[in-house]
Amino acid sequence: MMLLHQAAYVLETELTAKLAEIGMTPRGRCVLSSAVDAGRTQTELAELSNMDKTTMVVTMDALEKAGLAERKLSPTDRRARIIEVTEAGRELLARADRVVADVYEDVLGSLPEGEREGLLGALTRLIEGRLGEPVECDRPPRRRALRQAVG
Amino acid sequence: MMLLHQAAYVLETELTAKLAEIGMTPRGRCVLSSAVDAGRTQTELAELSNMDKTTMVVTMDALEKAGLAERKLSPTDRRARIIEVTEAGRELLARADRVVADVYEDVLGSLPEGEREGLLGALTRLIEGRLGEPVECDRPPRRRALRQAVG
DNA sequence: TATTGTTATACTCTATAACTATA
DNA sequence: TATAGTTATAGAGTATAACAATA
Repeated sequence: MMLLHQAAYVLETELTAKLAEIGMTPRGRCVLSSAVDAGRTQTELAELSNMDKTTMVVTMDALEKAGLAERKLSPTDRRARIIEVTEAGRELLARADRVVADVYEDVLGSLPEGEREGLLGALTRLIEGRLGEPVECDRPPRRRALRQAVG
Repeated sequence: MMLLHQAAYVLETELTAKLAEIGMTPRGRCVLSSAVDAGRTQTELAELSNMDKTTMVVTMDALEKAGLAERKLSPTDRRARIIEVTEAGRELLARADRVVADVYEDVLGSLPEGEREGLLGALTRLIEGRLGEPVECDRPPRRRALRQAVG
């Protein structure tokens, strides 16, 4: 099962590097995906990505500075900010999605068809079964939440 | 392929939590494994685990404080310290290895035999092929090196 | 001059607590 | 009283730079 770690590690490194080349991060992509055409507030987006609201502030600061998303005042709650993805944000998100899809396709394409299906089948079974839920953890390691991983 | 991340993430969380229950960390286990009966110096161990020598100092401080390993003066180089794993260290390492092996066995055991072999075969092919080498990365993410991952 | 291990320091990333302004 | 977002701050984790002792 060390194999599993190594494969995931190398794949994540490659995806993060390729996203960085076009000026995107896995977290930024995650937030933009949840925000586009959704009319969600910062707090809602933070919950969707399992990040603290203060981490969301930092993330939004970066996205706004990069011109990829904007904070708009909510018409119904003057405390809240609705996050809107800009046209530039949409375009970059589309490019990022293509980058990720291309890598996945390339990786899976390197396997013979039978093995490819076997891999996906086994992983699906694990996710739906034995590895479905993270175990309880008193002091969880300080790392990105799964939802923010490149995917 | 998001499946791959999720499976690795959940598995790593479980292993880290179970190691913590017995007072072990993935990094500590990695260093102890490389050190036991090997007569290696701190720098050699740091290189084997792909960590900075200053990170190794911190790691050894913890292992020594916990009574799991000791710094001995090298008989041939008065600058160097040979790391020796204590009896307590050996015992805890053995327990840790058993914890990890049990989890792996349990996870793989949750798959029907055909899928199990398919999974291992596909992962092996990826590691030896498309996902063999991490891509070059200007500013690599600040995270544990693969070698220190639980395995 | 180069290397081992150490210390001091800085940087990244993330979260907790306290605050402002609303609700 | 509670909530959205912000700021200030703290902590974990890791690395870089400078240093002392030794090669």
